[in-house]
Amino acid sequence: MSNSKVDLAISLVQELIRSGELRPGDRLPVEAELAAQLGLSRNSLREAVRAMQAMRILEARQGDGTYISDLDPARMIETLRFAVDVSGPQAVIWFLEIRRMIELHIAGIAAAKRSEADLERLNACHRELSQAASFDAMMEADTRFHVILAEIAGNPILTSLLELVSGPTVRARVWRQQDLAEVCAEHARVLAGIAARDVDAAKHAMWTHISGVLDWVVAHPEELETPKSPPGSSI
Amino acid sequence: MSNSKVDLAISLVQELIRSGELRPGDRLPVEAELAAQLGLSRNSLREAVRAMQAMRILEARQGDGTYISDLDPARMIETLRFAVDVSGPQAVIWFLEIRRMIELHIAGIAAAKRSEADLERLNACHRELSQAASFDAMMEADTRFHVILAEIAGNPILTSLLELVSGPTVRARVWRQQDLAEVCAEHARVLAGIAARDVDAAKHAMWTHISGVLDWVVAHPEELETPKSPPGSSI
DNA sequence: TGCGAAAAATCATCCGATGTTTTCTTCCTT
DNA sequence: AAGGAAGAAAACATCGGATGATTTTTCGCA
Repeated sequence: MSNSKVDLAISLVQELIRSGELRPGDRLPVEAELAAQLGLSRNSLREAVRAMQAMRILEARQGDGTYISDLDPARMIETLRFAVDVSGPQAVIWFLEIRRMIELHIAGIAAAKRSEADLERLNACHRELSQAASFDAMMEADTRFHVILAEIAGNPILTSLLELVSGPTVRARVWRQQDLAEVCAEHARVLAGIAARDVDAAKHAMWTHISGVLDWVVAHPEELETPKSPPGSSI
Repeated sequence: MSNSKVDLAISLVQELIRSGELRPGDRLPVEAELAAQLGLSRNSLREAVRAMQAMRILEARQGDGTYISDLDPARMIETLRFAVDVSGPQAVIWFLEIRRMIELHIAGIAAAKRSEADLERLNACHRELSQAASFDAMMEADTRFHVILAEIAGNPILTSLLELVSGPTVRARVWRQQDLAEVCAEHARVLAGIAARDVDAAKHAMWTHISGVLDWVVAHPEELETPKSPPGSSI
């Protein structure tokens, strides 16, 4: 890709992991030694290590050493949080479309395989939403309802993806336009479908739920502008 | 999160972008000046910049300057390629489940809104697959068929996600177990559904197509071990 | 044996200097 | 005056060494 020494070092270490020579939890040689092995200075090596830390590939602990992370895909997906947060109005719509697809998929699976304990968790969460006192509490309970559904579906990477596209920034941009009573009613319909193990009903209710948000966003794109700070903020 | 100066600097620059004070294409102050503004050394600032380069947030050009990237979500998603490639067998199954969900969604949309030109592109790609001479050519034509469908659906972020979970490594691990003739026949059924604008038929054919792969993987997880290099490789 | 202090190991940060690439300026030629 | 080439300037890339901070290990002492 690039021919800088730092990028080369990143590629080399990644290849060592890909090939299995370095495995999760393994410790890297100390900075000086690894830099010598890779043929670059400690400063440049540190840049490479720092970049891989940002991507959750490595973990450096002062006084201890630098280790290969557990390479958990779900955790690495979270590094895209910033990308989602700074996306423009058009991308928000695309994210919402993806969210609708995921939620539809999840609702169907949850209706088919939910346990009694799952159902009780959902009910408790639904009660909390209906009694939420603050805006933040509402948003938290709403988010948790959907995360519980995702967990029932049993694909942690999909859960992580859903949390990504349902992130607080995207959600906050939209939520202020919502009516709590209506959101509660829609959740109740989803819940009813899942309680009855009615896959089609759960999916239909979820589709309606997310589409309500999506349709509003499509109709009011100007409300989605990335929030700007007033001039004069400190660096 | 962390209290290191480098991580602080990353958060500060990200916040400047989030707030709109720095926008795509903007140029950052020169290293020395920005380091002074943020209260750290040039080396530490360089680590922060390098980390954001890895995340496709910044672009540094020697002799010119450092700029905010276009912040295209699709490009930033590609930084997860490594995460997908090093995932273990269980994660491959999870990725395939996500791929099936996406492909199902895409097939339905493509059947509904494809143009005549779209159909011709798909037909051409299908012909190439059926005539592919090498393993690489087969894999390329197969991948392109699915990417064309994704592009018809019209959500570039979803296209990028599909390319991520359908990446060459995951695919190569699975493809060697496939029968070209059968893959061709399955593509043909998807194509027929799309040509007829039959949403249900296209989705059903696609579901069968991906499920064949998924079912095989679930039945033979041991074949999915991350490829290991023999001991003795350099470094 | 148990505990605390000293020592070692390791990453974090800083400084200054030099190399490389790109861009801008200037001046010469036509 | 236009064009271009040589030089100067600006900016990132890399390097080596030095110092600080944190964790781990060692070792002596009670």
